[in-house]
Amino acid sequence: MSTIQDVARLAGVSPTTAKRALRDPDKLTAETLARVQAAIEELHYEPDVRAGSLRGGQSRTVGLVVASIVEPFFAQFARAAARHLKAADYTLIVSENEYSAHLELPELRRLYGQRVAAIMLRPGYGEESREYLERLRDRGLFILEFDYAPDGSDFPSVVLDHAGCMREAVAYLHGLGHTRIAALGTYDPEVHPEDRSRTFPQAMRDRGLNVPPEYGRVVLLTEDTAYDLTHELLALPTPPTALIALTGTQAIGAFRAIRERGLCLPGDLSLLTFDNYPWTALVDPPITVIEQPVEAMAEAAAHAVLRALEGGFDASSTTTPQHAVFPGRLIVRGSCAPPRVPSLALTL
Amino acid sequence: MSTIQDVARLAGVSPTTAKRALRDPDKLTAETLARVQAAIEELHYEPDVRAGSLRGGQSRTVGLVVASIVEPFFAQFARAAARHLKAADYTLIVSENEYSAHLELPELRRLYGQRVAAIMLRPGYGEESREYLERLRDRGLFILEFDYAPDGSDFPSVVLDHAGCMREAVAYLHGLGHTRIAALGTYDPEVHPEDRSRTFPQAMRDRGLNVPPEYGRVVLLTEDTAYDLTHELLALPTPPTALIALTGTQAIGAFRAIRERGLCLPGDLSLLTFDNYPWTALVDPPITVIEQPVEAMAEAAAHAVLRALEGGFDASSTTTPQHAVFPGRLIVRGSCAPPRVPSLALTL
DNA sequence: ATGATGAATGGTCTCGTGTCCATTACTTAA
DNA sequence: TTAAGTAATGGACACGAGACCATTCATCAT
Repeated sequence: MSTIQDVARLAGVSPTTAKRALRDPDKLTAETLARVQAAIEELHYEPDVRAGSLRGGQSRTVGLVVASIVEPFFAQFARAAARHLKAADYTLIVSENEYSAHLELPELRRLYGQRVAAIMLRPGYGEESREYLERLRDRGLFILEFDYAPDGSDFPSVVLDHAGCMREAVAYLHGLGHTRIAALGTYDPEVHPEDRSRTFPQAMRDRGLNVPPEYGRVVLLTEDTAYDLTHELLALPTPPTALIALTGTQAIGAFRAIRERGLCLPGDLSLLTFDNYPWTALVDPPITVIEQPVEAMAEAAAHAVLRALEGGFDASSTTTPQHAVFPGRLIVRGSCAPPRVPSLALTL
Repeated sequence: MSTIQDVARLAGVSPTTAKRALRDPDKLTAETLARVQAAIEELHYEPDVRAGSLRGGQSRTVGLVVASIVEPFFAQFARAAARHLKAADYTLIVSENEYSAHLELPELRRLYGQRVAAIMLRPGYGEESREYLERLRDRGLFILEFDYAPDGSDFPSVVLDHAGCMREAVAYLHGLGHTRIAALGTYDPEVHPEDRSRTFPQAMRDRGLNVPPEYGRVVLLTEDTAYDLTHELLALPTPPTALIALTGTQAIGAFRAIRERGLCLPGDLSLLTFDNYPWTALVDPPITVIEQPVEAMAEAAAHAVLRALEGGFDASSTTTPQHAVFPGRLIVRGSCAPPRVPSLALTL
């Protein structure tokens, strides 16, 4: 555990000089530089970033709070963001909130304990951590929200065009002839204030369609709830003819339930999901999906963080909007088709 | 950005007393305690863990190096390990090496720069980082390898019983009548010293089978290489009748290639893969897999770390072996069946 | 009344690095 | 020769918390 002091002693110079060999080597005589470098080599000295950052107040560290690292969307986001931040010599610390502001609060505390310079956050549902986030901002942390930006939040954000994607999904299904469409999750300001389910009813209205109240179910974005919900919806007297899964993980649960009920895609039912995960192209039929530009979103988020942290002059507002919205892409595969004729559907 | 000093000043006590309100409140008068707590509350004071750990040399931080965070096995491992470490108030810092010791070295450097107390490592292939790891151990870091332990490595490890699983896989396929079995990757001491492909030939020999040299291909554990390799193997004059994918990600590539060639599972070909990912049960036919006890392995790894870090008395050697090996579990689904009779197989 | 005991609190130093300013030696122009 | 300037180097301090020892004060037994 050698320090710069040890290096200095070995090289016969002062600690200040020794450190300059690392930070601005031009300032040193070639001879001195060589001596210090030899000492660094011999002791295998490597700076302790904690000590260095203690002074400035912030460490070269960025926190990333995702809902679930097991969800490939977030894993990809984490990977891409880490790559960009790493290039600027920042270290990413990842933690999970499981879509809950309640579980998020201790995670934020931990990150602040490490004095991260910024936090990239997929906000959990709830208000518990709102005040704390604002306090962090007041203390100079750059806070960025991604994937979901709560109503009224004024943090910069990077999100998918959820409303646009939902419109496109509904338009596509309606175009095929579907009118009884259900989303796997219903908006609820308290429990499930999620953007895709929030914008779904409006997307339906835009096409002159309405969502039967019995299709409404407030659920979290997990495989199991999607599984249960799909079973419930399909057991209804007038079941939907098309299902929209809000995440790739939900799609797994929905797919399982559909299989179990002995229904055929797309003959008996159409299924469309967000997230273009590899497996969606592998099942039979391959599933029609809305792909998110994950890499691009992560890059935008990382760059926003770097701009805020590095660039002193606030070019932020001119170069990139505070709230970046990315378009999704509908990839038509085989899981959607025109619905059965009404009379037949009723006999289900 | 308030410090313990600020708290002390506001409460009218010394910094030492103020801190005691957090660390051992019993030592304080009720009145003093209340005053300090009020000050902490008012200033929203939260300790800076960097400063605290500067003294002790190590931070309450553990590094985790995985091959790829997008691979669900590693994501699950990271999640479970983080949960256990969090309970003991450690923070996990995750980074990736993409199966390469070359890319791993800078990651280890970064982790050491943060003065992590321990590192849980899925070693990348190659020798580049070996020396560095040993130096880290000499400096007091606890190093643990998981998923793969290089030949001759004497770090504690937590791995799957790769050899046993391979034996079970081969035995199962052989029991169905297969003799021409290929693994999606061939052992190579330099490029691909991976345990599953390494133990595959021995598993074959144990059953009196041999691996034709033309089945040999040194590849990395990615979807694309598995895809290419599957195509190559199936284009052979005498193609294998059963394929073993070494990871869930490989299985995706293999499945794609099999589909593209218009082959039917399990009629034309049997497929078996490591990793029980959700999608493997969803495709048609559902894929027979070998499941890893990910949670248990992550827990074992995390506890080994905690024992090394916390427990001063070295109960480590008695309670748990230095090298923990976990059994896999064969889950038979629908992707394996007896092979076509030889005459038919030759006409492919 | 005195000394011992122990609880409550404070002072000081340390960790490893970065920043700022001081010092030295050496060069250049007047 | 001297003043000014510059390149190379060193010293002191700050950052925020923990560890350790010192101090104060009240209590109690002798």
